[in-house]
Amino acid sequence: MAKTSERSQRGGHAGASIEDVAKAAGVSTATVSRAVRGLPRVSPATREKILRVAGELGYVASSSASGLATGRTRTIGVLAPYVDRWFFFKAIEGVDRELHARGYNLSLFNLGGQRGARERLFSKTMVYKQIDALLVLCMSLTSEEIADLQRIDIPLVIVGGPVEDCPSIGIDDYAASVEATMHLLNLGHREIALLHGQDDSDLNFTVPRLRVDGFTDAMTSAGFSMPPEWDIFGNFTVGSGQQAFDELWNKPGPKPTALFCASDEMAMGAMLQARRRGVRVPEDLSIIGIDNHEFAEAMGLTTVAQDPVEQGQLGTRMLLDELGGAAGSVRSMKAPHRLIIRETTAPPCAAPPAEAHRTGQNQATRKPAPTA
Amino acid sequence: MAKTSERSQRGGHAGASIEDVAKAAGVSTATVSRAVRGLPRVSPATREKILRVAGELGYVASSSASGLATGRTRTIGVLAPYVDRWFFFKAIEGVDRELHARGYNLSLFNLGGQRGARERLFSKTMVYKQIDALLVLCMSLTSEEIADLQRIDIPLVIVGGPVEDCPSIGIDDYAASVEATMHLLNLGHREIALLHGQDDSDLNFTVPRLRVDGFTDAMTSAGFSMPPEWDIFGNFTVGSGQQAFDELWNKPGPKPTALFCASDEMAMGAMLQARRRGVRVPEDLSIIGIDNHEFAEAMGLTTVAQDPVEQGQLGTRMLLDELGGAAGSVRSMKAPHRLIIRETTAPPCAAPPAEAHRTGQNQATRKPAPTA
DNA sequence: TTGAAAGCGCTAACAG
DNA sequence: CTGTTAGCGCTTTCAA
Repeated sequence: MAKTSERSQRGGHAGASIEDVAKAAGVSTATVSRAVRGLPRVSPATREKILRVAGELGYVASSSASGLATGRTRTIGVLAPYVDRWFFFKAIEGVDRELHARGYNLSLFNLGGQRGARERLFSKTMVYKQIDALLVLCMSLTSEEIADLQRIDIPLVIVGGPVEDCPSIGIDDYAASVEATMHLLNLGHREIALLHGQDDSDLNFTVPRLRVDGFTDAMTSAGFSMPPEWDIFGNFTVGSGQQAFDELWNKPGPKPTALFCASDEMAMGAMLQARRRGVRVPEDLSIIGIDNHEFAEAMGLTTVAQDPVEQGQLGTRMLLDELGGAAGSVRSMKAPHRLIIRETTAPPCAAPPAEAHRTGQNQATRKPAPTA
Repeated sequence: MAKTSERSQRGGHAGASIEDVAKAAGVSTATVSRAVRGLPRVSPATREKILRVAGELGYVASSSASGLATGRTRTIGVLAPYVDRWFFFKAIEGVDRELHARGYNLSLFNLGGQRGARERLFSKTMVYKQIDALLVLCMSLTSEEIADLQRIDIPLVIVGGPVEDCPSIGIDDYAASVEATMHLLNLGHREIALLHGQDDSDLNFTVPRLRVDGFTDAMTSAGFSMPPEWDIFGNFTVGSGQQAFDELWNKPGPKPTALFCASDEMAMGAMLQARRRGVRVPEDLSIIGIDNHEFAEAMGLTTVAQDPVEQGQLGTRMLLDELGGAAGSVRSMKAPHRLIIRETTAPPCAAPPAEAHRTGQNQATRKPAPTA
């Protein structure tokens, strides 16, 4: 193999090595190493000279080499089921911000909604020996996966929801749902439909369930309940929100006066579709979501806000602190949420919604729906 | 330092090494290396045994070690000014898909709109010795940065727009703008306002300019022009689209019958704000965007579509092919775009827009605006 | 404050 | 088909 000096001669293909710098500065590689990393035990004069020479030569340490020597890659992995959905790219933004501020790199593993990719990624290329810590976005891990991680002894944190036996960061989804539902209830709504998400790819992840539970419990506590035909499934996308609205409105029978959506994207989809079909929001139908998506303000959507950027940052900070030696830095934590009342919620109109007539369905009754 | 065997004894903290596998399988590390990488020159029997042992031990090669030995990290870097904007996260999705399909990793460098981060990232931690190739999203590189990259000899491609002296992938933004403008013109619009983007952080990136040029040239060719007060600045976000609409509508003087927006996000912002202020779309104002953002269909927005996922994939494929030895694989290429006519564009109404009265401004005149 | 030297775990000739 | 032997470039004792 080409020796360092030879490589330098023929153009420095791979850039200057530590040895090149050492030679040029007339010191040993050990000293260069200390100097460039800002370690003590280097005289000011020597350090300055080394830094200057290193600069001239455009020296940058090889991450592979130092990774091999130290056992650290200075890279943390982010595992995400999607990257093109609001919560996810926002959280990634937060992670990245924190990471680069501390000189770490971010390695992104996106499942892209594919179930198959998961195992392959997890056990092979991915985790092992490539990253110092792992941050998982809104996914449960199997106990086997957790065991793997523990065996390799790399810090782990979940961002975006609770996972049993794992430290995690996220809002209190149950409480958020309760608040959203109470808002509707306080406005006088009794006939409330539910649009809840169920994600295909995230095996048994609890967030969707928590949001449904919060809704159901709040309704029950208030003495109301929802007819089963008002329980609509979506998958957290705008498109599914649109479909859900159609599904709901095409059904025979009375119409709800309000719609609780487990995410803003679904809420916006429903809202857009309602508008398109001449159902006025909030006069004929109040709509509330959860998240405070970028578009929520522009669309005037009432919602329960959360801040994924902050959650991503917090999770990253914990991981980094843990790596920095502060054992116990990684622990579960609740992120704040808050109700933001905008223009899509209002008291139910005394008059039956115009649309109920237009679609030829029975008009919504104003008494509580029969208990299931 | 702890020897391999010792580490294994005390729990295998860092996982099994190639030597552990070799020992357990009764072969040399060289053979293990060949076997696990699927290289030839290993007998079926040996290979099978090694694979079995490796599996039992949970062996995964250290990326640092093999990176050091081969000079390849099997990681490609993605440099993005933002990660929370449509084009960007979509492109990243595409890059990731292609990368993981080929066993490569994705290292994300997000500038997060910060100008300062740029230099630090680029010259230090980042590029050098960490990645085998670089894919840049919608940013120009300085000639110095390009020179750096060439010196290190790592393949580079820009996705999302043309950059001088760099291979790049993107739609023909100029043509896309012309088509959008022609659509408006063909509908009979003459009084067209322009909402164009100018991004603070992307020094002299050409895409915004191309889109403006396309509009201007199409107008000019058709014999029309736009009064300067209808030329509004935005920054590609929904919020700026809203502001832009207000700015436009609050101005004294006639109102345009159509609005050309350099991106869907701005178009949607303008649309939402128009609706809020009682300006009907498309009756009072036609709106067209560029991109075909996720929400565009749900909102019925007419636009010129492009597919960032595909562009990301294509760029990645080129990079990987180049790394695979196929020199010349990375080259500039135009991605397709197409006009999608939906519900926000229509011929201008004969009657003056209702809003023109409501806001107490002069109603729009129907003759072409005076040439600038 | 500095240097010598021994690895880190893997790959890549080169023999056999 | 398999093993031996050098490194890859950096970090880290341990001495000096």
